Amino acid sequence: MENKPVRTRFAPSPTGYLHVGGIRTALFAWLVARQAGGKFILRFEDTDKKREVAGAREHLILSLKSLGLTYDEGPDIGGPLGPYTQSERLTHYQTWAEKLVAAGRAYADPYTPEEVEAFRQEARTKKQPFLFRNHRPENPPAWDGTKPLRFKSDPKPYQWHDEVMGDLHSGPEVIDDFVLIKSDGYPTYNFAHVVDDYEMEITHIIRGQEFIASQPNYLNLYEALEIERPLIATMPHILGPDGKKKLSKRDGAKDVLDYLRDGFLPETLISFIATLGWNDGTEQEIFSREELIEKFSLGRVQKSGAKFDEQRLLWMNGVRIREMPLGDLYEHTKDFWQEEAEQSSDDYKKQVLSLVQERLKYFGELPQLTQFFFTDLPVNPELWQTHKQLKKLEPSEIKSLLEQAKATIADSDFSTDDLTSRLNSLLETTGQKPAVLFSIIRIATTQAPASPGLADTLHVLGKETSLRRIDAMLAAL
RNA sequence: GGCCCCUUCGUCUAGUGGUCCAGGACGUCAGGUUCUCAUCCUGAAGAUCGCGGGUUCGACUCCCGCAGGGGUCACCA
Repeated sequence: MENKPVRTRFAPSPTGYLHVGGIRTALFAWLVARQAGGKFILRFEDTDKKREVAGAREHLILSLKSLGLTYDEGPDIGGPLGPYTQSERLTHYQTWAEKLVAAGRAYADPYTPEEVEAFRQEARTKKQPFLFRNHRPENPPAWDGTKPLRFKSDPKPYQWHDEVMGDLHSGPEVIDDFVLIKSDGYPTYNFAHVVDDYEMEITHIIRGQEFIASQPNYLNLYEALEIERPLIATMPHILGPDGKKKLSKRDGAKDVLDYLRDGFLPETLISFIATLGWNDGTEQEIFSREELIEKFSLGRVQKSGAKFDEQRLLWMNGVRIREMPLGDLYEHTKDFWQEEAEQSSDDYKKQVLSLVQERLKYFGELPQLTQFFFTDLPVNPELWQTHKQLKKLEPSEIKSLLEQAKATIADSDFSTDDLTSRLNSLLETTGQKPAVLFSIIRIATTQAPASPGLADTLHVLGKETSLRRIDAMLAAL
């Protein structure tokens, strides 16, 4: 373990998409590798043919790439210690399995699945944990590949260090004769990952909490295989909305790619997921990718699970959007404008964007925020009839004020400054409060319940559109 | 049921014996910023630190017990 180059891995099974819980394991492994200047490896654990989902591999790869979690070795790009797909490594497992058989540390399981199930049921009715080794056969048949190969365990207590959980321990009662190679010839996760991590020279195993209970079995296997084990770091689960059970696809956990499609920035997702259970000990709330690489440490990862809070994600993304230079921001919004906006110039859209930048939380809400900049909305009487100042006025008064507004605006060059000063002097000549006068003009020109500041909005809308909409409103009053 | 892990404001968290009758952030509420929405600023409410015992001059911090929650006990990962 002395000064080996750091190599971490993310080893999903291609059974579906990645939600925030899954991506976090990947993120932390990636951070550990990048921080140490080591390698981050992707490995597909496809030893369960039944659960495999078509297209999942591409989807997983896309998810990692979209978030910028680049890997140095993997199924699609290869590497010196491949292949990186378990189904292509069957001979490796075979070799190690034979070694165990030869050493008397593995044996063929002679029972039928039904018989094993009966043992299991028996244990369950007795409310006892199921241990296969209680049924370990006296004279097992030779292993010919048609029966599962089981590990002949050596039950003993263990204590070990976990980079996140601290010092853990267990008794001999949790050690069992688990299956190494299934009757279909594929290895189990329990066996395959140990072999692969060793052969791929992995230095840190970073995985979810569900593996903590089987860790002693792995420790036992490392001994039988006579290989050194990597460092272990067990991540707490991210909890679903109920705050109890771990986040799962069944409960509607979203695909991380969906967040990207909704218009959340990859940087936000990275920062948000990292700080869900990790902080650097200061009061910093948002971290850039570079800061995370620099400051992350497994030792400061929370031991308890954390609930996923979308409100916080929304806030964080809003902060990032507001900080972003307009040009960069515009690049990111390319796919999110409404259809009608396609006819508008980049320059016009940039102006619109700068007006909504501070109220944008994610790009998916761009159309609803900017709709009136691109289309004339129908006159909506409800807007002034429910307005708490305007509803007290007669339509004739509104009409009169709007006509005066139209007159002064018509003479404007439509620069923001000129519009501002004209609107201000109109306030004086009419003796009206902004709440009344500005609201009338704003409603007339946008027909929207909310919009950016009036002068800015008029300036971007332009003279022609502004006057046309005022006329439409006048006609409706 | 056995074993293992976890437990600070609604949420994410700071906190490693005294500086904590517990700090920050999100959210909420109130006020301010020439109209709306948002931003920004200010302020407020919000955790007897799961409970009960110890140890100590002193405990959120150490020890013991309990409770609650979670994980696991597959030829799934």
